[in-house]
Amino acid sequence: MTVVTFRASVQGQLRDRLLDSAQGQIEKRGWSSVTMSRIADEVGVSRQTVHNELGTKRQLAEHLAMRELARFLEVVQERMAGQVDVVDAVVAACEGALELGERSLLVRTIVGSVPGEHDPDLLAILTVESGEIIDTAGAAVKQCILDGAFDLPLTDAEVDVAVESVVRLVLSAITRPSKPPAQAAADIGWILRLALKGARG
Amino acid sequence: MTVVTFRASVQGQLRDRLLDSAQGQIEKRGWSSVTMSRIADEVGVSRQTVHNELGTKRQLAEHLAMRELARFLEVVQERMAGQVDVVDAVVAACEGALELGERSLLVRTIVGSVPGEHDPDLLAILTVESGEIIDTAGAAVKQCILDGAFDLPLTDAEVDVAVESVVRLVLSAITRPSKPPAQAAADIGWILRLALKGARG
DNA sequence: CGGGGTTGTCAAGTTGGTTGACATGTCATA
DNA sequence: TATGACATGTCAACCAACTTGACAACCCCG
Repeated sequence: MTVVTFRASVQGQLRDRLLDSAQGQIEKRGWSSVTMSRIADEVGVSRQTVHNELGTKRQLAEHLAMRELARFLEVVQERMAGQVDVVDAVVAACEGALELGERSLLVRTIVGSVPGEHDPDLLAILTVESGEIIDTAGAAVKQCILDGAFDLPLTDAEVDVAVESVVRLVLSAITRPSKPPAQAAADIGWILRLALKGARG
Repeated sequence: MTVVTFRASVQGQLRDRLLDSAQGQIEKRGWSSVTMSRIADEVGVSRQTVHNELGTKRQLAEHLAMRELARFLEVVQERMAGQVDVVDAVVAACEGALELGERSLLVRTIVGSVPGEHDPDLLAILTVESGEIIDTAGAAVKQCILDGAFDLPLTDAEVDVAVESVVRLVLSAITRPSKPPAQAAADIGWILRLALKGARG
């Protein structure tokens, strides 16, 4: 046997293509014009297969969000790796994520450049129903911190709290940016550094 | 529906990957060490699937040959397109094919650099059992000639004969090269030009 | 209100890869 | 030369996944 069977790789490919199609449609004509049928047609598959693979249209949105999240977490991982100071690592990661948030066509489309032109259904995923996003991102960031073997004056549970807070700040800054990425990241770093100092002193 | 269904594209992909695996094994360790099992393993598929897709090991060799041939014919098509003189077109095509014959790792492996180190089974395909190759290549070349709308003093049947002869000369020069590609191609052009002159006069 | 388009779901049908088995053939080696 | 190891070629039974057709429910437009 091989590491990945042909079947499995095809399955992943199908998933990706379906999501690609949906994402393309979102970026071109908005979420409301995305159709399960059109996705099926574009990919060359039956509508049923789209449902089998992605579930309901609502779940499709969540899949899209999680996939985009994975791209963000990749950047986070890259930026944190090799740093010696936790705060530096976090700041670098935040900056990377915020910059990607500006570049990501999907994110920009969801958040909407013109006020009032949102797709409420999709936007909800990034905001009120972002539980899974926060959990996933939090877990990934924590893993990076563990990998980094930083010297931290915090208990494990306290690390969780701190990480979740940082993630929430970043998510907020992506959905409602108020300063350039570098500045926003620096601000987060400032708070974090103070908190750590407090924990130590 | 789409132009290509997902299923079809996957099928083609499987075929390609199987052939890639076989070709890689040939180039690394020779035809005799190519195993249906190894191909299956490398691609992540069952041995039976390899048989379903490619047939016997012998047929696998033919598939490989035909796929490589397709690459040659692509070059031929490129070189002939846009030429105004038939002979120039043919010479350009021959030169391209001969050069590719020198570069093609598969061809070089089959033909064998060291005398006596051939894989007889594979080699047969390029020589004694090259019927399908000649037919396919001939048809492709003839199509290029028709597309070119050249002014020819030959009947349709005579064109067939001429084309087949050229193809055979090229095939021979690939399996047993005696001069550099440009020279060999020029030689073919010389004969062809004479023949056409004879037909006109 | 009625038609058209979409979603979500189902069951039946088809394609095609998987698995295990077996006969056959070949080669190296004891 | 006998034999074990390995490869090929084929089968049948199995199972996973895509397809097809159909249907109820919903929404929006005219």
